[in-house]
Amino acid sequence: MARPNEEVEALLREYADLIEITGGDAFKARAYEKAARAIGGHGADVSRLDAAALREIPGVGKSIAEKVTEYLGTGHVPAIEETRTAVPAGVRDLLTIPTLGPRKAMTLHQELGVSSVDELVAAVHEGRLRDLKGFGEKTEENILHGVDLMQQAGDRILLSAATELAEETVAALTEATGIERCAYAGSTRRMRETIGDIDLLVAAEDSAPVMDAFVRLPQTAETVVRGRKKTSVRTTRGLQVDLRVLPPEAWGAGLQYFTGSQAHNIATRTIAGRAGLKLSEYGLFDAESGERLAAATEEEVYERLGLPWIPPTLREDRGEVAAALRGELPELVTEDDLRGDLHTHTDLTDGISSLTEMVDAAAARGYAYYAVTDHAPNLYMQRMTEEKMLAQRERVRELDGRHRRMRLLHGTELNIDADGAVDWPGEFLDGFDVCVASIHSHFRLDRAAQTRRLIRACENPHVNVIGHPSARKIGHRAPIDADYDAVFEACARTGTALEINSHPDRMDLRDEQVLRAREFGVKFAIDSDAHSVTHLPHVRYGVGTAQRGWLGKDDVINTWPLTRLRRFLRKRGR
DNA sequence: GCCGTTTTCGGCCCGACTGTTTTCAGTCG
Repeated sequence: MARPNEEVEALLREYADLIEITGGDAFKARAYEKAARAIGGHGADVSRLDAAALREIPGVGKSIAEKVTEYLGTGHVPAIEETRTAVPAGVRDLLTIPTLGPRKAMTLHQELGVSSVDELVAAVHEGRLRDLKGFGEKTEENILHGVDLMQQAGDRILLSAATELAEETVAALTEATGIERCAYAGSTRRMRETIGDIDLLVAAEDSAPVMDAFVRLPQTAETVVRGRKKTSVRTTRGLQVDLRVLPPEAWGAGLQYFTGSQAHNIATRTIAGRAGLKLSEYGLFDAESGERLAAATEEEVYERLGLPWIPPTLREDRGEVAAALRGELPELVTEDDLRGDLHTHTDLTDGISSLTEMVDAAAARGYAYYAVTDHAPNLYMQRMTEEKMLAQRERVRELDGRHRRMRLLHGTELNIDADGAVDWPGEFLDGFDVCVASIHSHFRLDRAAQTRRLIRACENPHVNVIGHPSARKIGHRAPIDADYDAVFEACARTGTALEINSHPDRMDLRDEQVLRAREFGVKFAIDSDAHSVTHLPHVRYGVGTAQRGWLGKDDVINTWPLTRLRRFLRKRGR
């Protein structure tokens, strides 16, 4: 079950989409959209708020507060359900295709009777879009490309959603059965950016009560298979969750086996085989005598193989076993190492939380420093001005004394234009403590042009961090095409850090790129890109990516003490 | 539908880009 705030957010977003598709008042749709965002990013649990408290959330008025109360009380909102009957669910799915918005979706539905993504693809192949006004060859191409992008993400879900579901299920199972050991394994534990299904492990002598509790959890929609050792269910959101029950004495071997990856397991089994041992989910055995040599903990299994414990985020057969054998595993950066966040927004631009709310939430995380980096003016919708920025800076300086242990940095997120230039003249940029520069437009330039603009941004003496360097959105927008080796070289040469953006649908840079960039001696910043207080904890996913890229603490500038960080932020030539 | 008043209506994020047009609609950030 999702958090109530997220559930309500999804409901209001759906209504906003439905209003747009049916050609309703665009401002009304935007009002719902805005309220959805505000509730999704609201710090307090909305299910505990009464109508009056709901109305204190910006963007929530009488009507929306009533609908939310109604929904939380009864699970139904007649007004929304009524609109729902007018638009098949598949039509709304069309909006998830990039370049397809509400107008085109409705045209497709009304003129061609298209009511699902599959039907749309079929209609394109049958050439049925040709006759529609406003649809041409390029539109067809864009639709097919968009669908392709979505299908590459496939049925996989984002790491954040998988982690939340896995943690909730572990907690619910533990509470329901009183079992001692329950954990999630698989790609969620390895922190891959998307997850196909969730693997849960339980140590218990008697599996029946655990299986019973599992199939009765509220998030279980249907049971796929049910056995003594393994049960699989599909959740209300269509995700498969596998539960394996192991004898307690085999916990470590089971955890090791089900965490994978498959390639890592092959590598460890090969080592076992060479040593006359046999490794399975039940333990590490002597191949000849069948005697069990290790099984209770992962550490013990690895140790008996002659290896140190290998962190799950490294278990991808990317050389971790060889490194472990040489005793050269990296000491990975952890979430606790982070001393601050260098890319965050407030409601001065497109954030939801106010400056003080963000600052207080950052201080509560124990940060030693915190940068506020609202959007610069070339992202026109944000209507940023020098005056607003200077006023914010004044406010940031005032607030700097608010939390004794945390210093505030005033920064901005600049826009890298097609030529690699950024907003504002150098004299104005001089006034910032930190500048992130990101690509927000011109995603389709060719490789040479993208490479050039990124390198030019690195060479700008004011740019400290390249934000979300590939500009991809998982399942939605392909990464830009650039010669990243050349970009990494430029970063290392100019003292520009690359961001590991932790926003769950960005996860940018991605792990392989981090691994590669590290070889060039690049430094990184693990940032939340938070637009709300609830986004600050997303850095855990960025840390996962950093670990998958083999980064240690020293590679990440926001683990450094402030004095060292400040030195880095004063780039050469500035 | 929300908000903030010059309190009960009138404005609400607005400019760029794309692909379709032949002067602009739709989508995006």
